[in-house]
Amino acid sequence: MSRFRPLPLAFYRRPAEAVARDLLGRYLVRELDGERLALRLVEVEAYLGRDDPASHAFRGPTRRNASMFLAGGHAYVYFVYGMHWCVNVVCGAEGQPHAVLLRAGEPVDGAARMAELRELGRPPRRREIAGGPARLAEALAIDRAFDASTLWRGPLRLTHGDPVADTEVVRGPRIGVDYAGEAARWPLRFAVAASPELSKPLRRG
DNA sequence: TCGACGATCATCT
DNA sequence: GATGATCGTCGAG
Repeated sequence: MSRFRPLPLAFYRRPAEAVARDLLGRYLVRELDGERLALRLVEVEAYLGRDDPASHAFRGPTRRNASMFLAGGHAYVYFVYGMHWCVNVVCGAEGQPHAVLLRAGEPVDGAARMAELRELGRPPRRREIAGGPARLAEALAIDRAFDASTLWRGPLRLTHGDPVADTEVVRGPRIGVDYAGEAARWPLRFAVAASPELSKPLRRG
């Protein structure tokens, strides 16, 4: 099935804003214990590296953000609030720390296993499986072990999926980056308008 | 349905 | 020593 063919390296070697838009509808695929878990990406955010006060790379390289400086096509996985993991797709050329935060996805394969991994202790509502960056990471059992991993091959991959038309895409300000001043309002959050599984509502405009 | 709040710790200053 | 690219719960409406 061509939907599960990995995206080519050239896909990632562009500025984060372009990659973010094109990631909508693609599949994030995780091989776990011989089972395929797949999410259709419906919400992402672009972070523009050294030019972006909201980016973890704004102040240059540190131990935490080192993988952002790898060539596009790697993962940047970080730990926040003492308990959550979040997954980014590194973009651009090596040394250009652009990245796209994966904020929400709809289960395509392995929804039951994802629900277990979320450990909610009750049947999850749809958006509770992967409707949020930390939920998405937990649903696919992604943690520090995937930081700096390759996304074009290996147990965590990005594949062609079902690309979405411009008419289905909405954009708006990024979530949770008020500390970044004016940059918090840059419209770098992209979502599939029709999806019921966004981390937060995002209206057209 | 919504807003407030606490949990919890690696990383950076 | 301060702080987060968050989430789940709780109480009010």
